[in-house]
Amino acid sequence: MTSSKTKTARHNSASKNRALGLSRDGTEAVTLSQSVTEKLRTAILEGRFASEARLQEELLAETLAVSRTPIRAALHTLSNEGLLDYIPNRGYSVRKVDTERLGDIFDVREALESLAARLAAEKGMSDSDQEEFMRTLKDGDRILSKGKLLPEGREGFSAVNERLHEAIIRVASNQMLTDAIRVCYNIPMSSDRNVLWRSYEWIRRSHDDHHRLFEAICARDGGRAERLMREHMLSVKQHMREQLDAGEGAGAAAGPAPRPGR
Amino acid sequence: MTSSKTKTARHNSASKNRALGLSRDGTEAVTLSQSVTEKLRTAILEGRFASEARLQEELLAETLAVSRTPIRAALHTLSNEGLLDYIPNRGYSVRKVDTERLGDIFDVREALESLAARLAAEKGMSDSDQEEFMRTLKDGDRILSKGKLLPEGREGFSAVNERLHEAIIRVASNQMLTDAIRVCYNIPMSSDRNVLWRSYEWIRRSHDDHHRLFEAICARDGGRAERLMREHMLSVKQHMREQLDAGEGAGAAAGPAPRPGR
DNA sequence: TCAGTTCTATTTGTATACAATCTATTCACG
DNA sequence: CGTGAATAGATTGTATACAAATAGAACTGA
Repeated sequence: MTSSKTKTARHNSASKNRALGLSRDGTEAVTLSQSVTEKLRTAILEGRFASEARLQEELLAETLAVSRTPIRAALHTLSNEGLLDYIPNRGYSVRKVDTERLGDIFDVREALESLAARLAAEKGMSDSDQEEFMRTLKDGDRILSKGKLLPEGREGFSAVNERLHEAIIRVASNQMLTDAIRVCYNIPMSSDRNVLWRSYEWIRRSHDDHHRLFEAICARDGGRAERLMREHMLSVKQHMREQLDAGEGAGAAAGPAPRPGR
Repeated sequence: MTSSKTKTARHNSASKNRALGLSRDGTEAVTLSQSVTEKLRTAILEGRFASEARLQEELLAETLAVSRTPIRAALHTLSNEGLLDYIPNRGYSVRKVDTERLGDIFDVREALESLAARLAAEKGMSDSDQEEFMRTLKDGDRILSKGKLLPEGREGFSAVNERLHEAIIRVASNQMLTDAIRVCYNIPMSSDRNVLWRSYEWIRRSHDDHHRLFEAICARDGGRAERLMREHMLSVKQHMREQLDAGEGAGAAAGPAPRPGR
């Protein structure tokens, strides 16, 4: 961060450079607007605003100690990404994610991620990709090896899951696809991060899918990779729906429960 | 436009209300920013800017006789939609669409539109939807009935094609899906509008697909609808690739050929 | 002549001021 | 007492002014 690397020409659309789901990693925001966007994004995804809460520009500006200009830019971006709803002359509000819409999103993820799996298989993994994938798979195995789910295992497995999915998307190397999937991940409860990694049995089966996906991709079997991912996503969708029905409205999110405005 | 309909509460995110591909229809832009966005979008999609041309804020502001503020908002939106590239402190430029990227986009469209077809079949068409679909199908039949392609038929068929695809997406009624597909349509050469509807034989086959898709959807056969649409998209992709290879770089776009900067 | 540096002009990013729109209260009238 | 219009306050949209960064020209020195 300190070493200003003179002229590291950013190759492609800078606003999309950051890793897929990881919005809280050491992101380098060159612009105030970008920095504000990141802050607001994580705040929303962590559920720090109530669903459908209005986001007033001046209030946010005060809170973050900037002018309205970068705030407006950030809100604009986030609404384009699908986190916020916008009505002209009336401002922005946190997009409500009801069960139905969540299902819609999973349908789209199913289509997109299965495409990613197929493309990854067709294009093939580099040695380093393959190595990293195996390492992550083993991380998952280790967490599961106890025969039950330890408390610290949950968060760990969430990270494993995220890294594996991201790896596949990266290998697919299709910018449009990557962008489209990111939009799905940005929806408050759609991210796998928000699955309550609770049931050992389910997680074991899910990780089994990961292993098989890896097999299929290494074998360059696009058809199988695609089918596996479709099945995998359907399983995740169903699992999340069960979790939601069980918890019933309450706090299905991992983070602090949504608190009413402000 | 004159009859200010008092308070027609815009239900959902207003920036996404306009019909899918039709960006030049009687769109009601309530805000200057929105109006500028529409103008710039169509200008770019019509190829009025050279590929990779820089879009300078002040220049555009002068041209459109507005301040930089709505211009910036518009550029922001268009870059989020994928039409422009953005580099902090260096501005926006028209995103280059090479053959490879075009292929990527079609892969995504294949995944998304086949999902749309399946969902449409599963959810079923309303009577009015069905009626309109049939009418549009007949419009296509009429154009093809001459046994060859008349000059005015090309544009007409492009419209028919667009209406049919949009109808399916509408019936699928999945907001996230709609948004994702729209992004694909917004890429300069990816829109079917830019296919040179040239070969009678190909168009006939393509329209045959439309008929079969309609059948499958009416029969509530999601699997068949999905397969048909996948095949259909693959065919479109291949056709466009051939067109592009034949025309080789020159003007594959329907509108006026891209002219250098300014 | 060429590499590197400094300086200037252009362009983008941010802050602020003003205009237009909407929300909610108040008040008049039936 | 309830309905609707007028009005005041708050909030968003647009324009402008200023700050920061970048790109390119001119210059220096080998």
